[in-house]
Amino acid sequence: MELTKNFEPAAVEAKWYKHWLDKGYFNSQPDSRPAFTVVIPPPNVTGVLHMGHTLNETVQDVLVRKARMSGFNTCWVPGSDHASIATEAKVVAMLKEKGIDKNSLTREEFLKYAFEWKDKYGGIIYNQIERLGCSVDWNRTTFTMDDHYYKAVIKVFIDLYQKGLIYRGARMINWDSSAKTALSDEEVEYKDITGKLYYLCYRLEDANGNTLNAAPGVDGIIIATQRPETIMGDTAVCVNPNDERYKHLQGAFAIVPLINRRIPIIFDDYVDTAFGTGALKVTPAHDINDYNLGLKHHLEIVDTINADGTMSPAAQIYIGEDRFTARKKIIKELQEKGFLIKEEEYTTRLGYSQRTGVVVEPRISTQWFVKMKELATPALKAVVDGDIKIHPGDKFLATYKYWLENVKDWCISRQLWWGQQIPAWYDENGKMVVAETLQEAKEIFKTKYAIADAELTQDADVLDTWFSSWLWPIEVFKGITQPGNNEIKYYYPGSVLVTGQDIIFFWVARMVMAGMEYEKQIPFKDVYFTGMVRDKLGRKMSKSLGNSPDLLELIDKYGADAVRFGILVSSPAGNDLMFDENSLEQGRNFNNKMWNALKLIKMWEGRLQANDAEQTTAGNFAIEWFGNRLNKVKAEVDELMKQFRLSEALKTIYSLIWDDFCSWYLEWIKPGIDEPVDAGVYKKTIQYFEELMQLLHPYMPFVTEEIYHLLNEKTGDVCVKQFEWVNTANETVLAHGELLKKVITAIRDARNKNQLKPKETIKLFIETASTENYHPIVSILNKQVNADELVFTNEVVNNTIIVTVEKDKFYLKTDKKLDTSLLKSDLLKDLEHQKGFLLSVEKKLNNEKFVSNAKPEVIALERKKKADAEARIKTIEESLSTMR
RNA sequence: GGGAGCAUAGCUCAGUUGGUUUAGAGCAUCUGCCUUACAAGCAGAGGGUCCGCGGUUCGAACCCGUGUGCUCCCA
Repeated sequence: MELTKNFEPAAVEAKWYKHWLDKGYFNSQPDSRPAFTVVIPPPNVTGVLHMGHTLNETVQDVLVRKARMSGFNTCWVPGSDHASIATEAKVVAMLKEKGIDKNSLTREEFLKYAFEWKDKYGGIIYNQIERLGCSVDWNRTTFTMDDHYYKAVIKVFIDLYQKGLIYRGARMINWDSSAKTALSDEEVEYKDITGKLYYLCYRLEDANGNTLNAAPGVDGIIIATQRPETIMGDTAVCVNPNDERYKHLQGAFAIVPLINRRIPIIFDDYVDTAFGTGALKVTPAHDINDYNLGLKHHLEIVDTINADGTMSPAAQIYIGEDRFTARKKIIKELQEKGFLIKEEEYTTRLGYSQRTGVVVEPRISTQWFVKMKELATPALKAVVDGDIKIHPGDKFLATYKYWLENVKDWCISRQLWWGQQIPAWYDENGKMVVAETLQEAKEIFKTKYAIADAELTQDADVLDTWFSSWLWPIEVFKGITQPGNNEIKYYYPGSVLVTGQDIIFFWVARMVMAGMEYEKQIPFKDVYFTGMVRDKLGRKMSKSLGNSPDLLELIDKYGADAVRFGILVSSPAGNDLMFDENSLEQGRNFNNKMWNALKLIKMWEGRLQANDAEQTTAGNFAIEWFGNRLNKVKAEVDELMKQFRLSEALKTIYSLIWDDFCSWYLEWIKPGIDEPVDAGVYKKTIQYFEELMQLLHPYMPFVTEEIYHLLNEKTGDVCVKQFEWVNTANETVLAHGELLKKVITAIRDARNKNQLKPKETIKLFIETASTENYHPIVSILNKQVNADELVFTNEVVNNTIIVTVEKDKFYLKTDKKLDTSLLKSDLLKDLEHQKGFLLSVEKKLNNEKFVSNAKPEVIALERKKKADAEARIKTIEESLSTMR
């Protein structure tokens, strides 16, 4: 068969993915083998996979494939989550384009559109996961709005409510005025901004209505605020009781500008006397601290902002205008009427909605909350006790701990339709019960309130998406809806969770809570956090910057294996990675390198010389060396992977294949043109190549499967070939190999520097005290440095190029005229280095404290260093003396 | 404001309880090669005040302190 010039990924990828699926390799059923369970962090149905997902899915696939090849029954569950806010926003926008207003639809009609939308776009990410080669069990694909999943979420809500861990109440929450819904604390992102501090003057009067001054010459009291549009919600002005400036204002009142509301001056040491003017306007409806202050001092709450961010009737002025527009107009009016004293630049932090990007408005609202303290305790213990191990190291342990130790109640209700509707039922008087169905709710009304046949309406709100995602490791195996079923028993707890460090609170910590609550067990044994993917300039990849490449385009351009290689090779465990297409190119080149090695070996197929295999390979140094090298590196790779150091493991395999196998081994066994190929050597080489493909397969599944099959006729696939970790490596053979490489390189360097063409032969003399080290390797050495004659010698050979390696000397005899100046300067440089080194070693050995304190083996080592350096110096000096 | 982390070659990073050499790898760079698997390649080479300062130690890239710069998390 004719092999193409370069490896062509496209056809190969489609072929093998289909083959693996046809064989059912990725499907799992409980059996007698140990389970290796991974649940995919469900991407949003709204999106496409970005580079962060790509890294994530690749890491998981590497771990899963390795486990599949190591005797485990692997089960990798794919799926997606419904992303309440984001999806609803997209569906609303889609409807708007069609000229449909969401408010004109019933909830059922809207959900029908939403599911249609999900079916249309949700498939995109699954296609990408497939193209990347991920070995997920497609039969298990789960969506957080599937029927059973929906039921599970409702069941958990009811259960937690009955346990007293869920409650409903009016609290200050984070409000997204674009999505018109509450958000949890975690969904707010804070950004530093430069704002302005406005100094406003409030007129003062005493209880009888007589005008007062805060200070001589000041007409009223001056407060500083960042949000002048909220003054209409002011219900007090607060000062510190210890502030001498304001002590006389006991019992006084301030008059809110523009609307002339009379509000009390209150005293509380919460107020920082040094900030602004030391006088704080209190707006309980629009600031969390003011809210708390209001509760303490029993202040009235005036909510001046509507759900959509416009001014409410309670504001009295600018009703219906957006709060930011109103701010501008109010500033202007305050200025015109003389209430604005001055403006100041001010750096502050503002909260933005993670989903819609709008400024989050603190708002008092009745919402549902989960009490977190009780759930957090076991979740914290699981990690602190080491039941769950976080990788890499304990880098994120502190973050995890801090959050759980300081956790606040979780606001889980969202004023949306896309999601699990809260199973709470109300009668017209506001009496409420929690039940799965209307029927049950009516029953409970009967028993609880003695109201028969109540007219009930269900709570209109849905639950936070994370309130469904936190059940993911359990409910993908139906552990909530069918507790104790065979699958949950077999697959739970999962083996490893791979995810981004950015959702440690949103998801990881909450999954541990749910796992401890419902399975009484951790949900996974290891958590591996990947870093953030950044662009070359170190910027986080984002849609708005447009710096995230399209995954499918990258796969089309470089091939899936190259993409996987590129992203993993530049991704040290847990660190952020600077994504650069350069590394994908490296992956593509690697594919070609292996492809060409395959071509080379296939060329030999026609000229095999049948010998007895055992006999011919027994004394073959190249074969013996590579076999040992392979075993050694396999063990290293296994160890690295156990430590989740995937990037290093991949680099190790890369070097084994490119350098050891292609650059050294294949060159060593390569026959001359038209020379026959030893059948035993050929067979062994195929076997080595197969093992290399197996070792690399978890990282680059397509090219390895393709080459594995092209090497020879076979029935099995490398995808499920089980690893054998057997032989230990023979260090003597490996040392001989290193010596051989070193000598070849040194002689090639000398040839280069003397401008000897590769084709020009030399006569090689070796002067060494240990010829036994050379006996196994001389024939290869001979060939690799293009020597037509090789002899051992005990004396200097004149008129030659002298090369030194450690204590040994090599004389290269050639017909060409020699220019030894370069070699000589190299030798002098080396001599200087060696002498400096010797000095440092001698200094140590002459130091009495070192000799008396250091461990004996350390001293022995230093002695050996000294001897080696001395011998090396002698060799170099001798060589130099013959060069004159 | 509180906390965590990082700083090693032009770039991205290794460097295991302090001693295997005066610090390694990949990429990039330079030199020479169209050598019949591969120019998306081959054979070589150069490149570092291990962020600054101070300390502990016989010995520090590694431990301690301090300064500087960057990143992230939390309020």
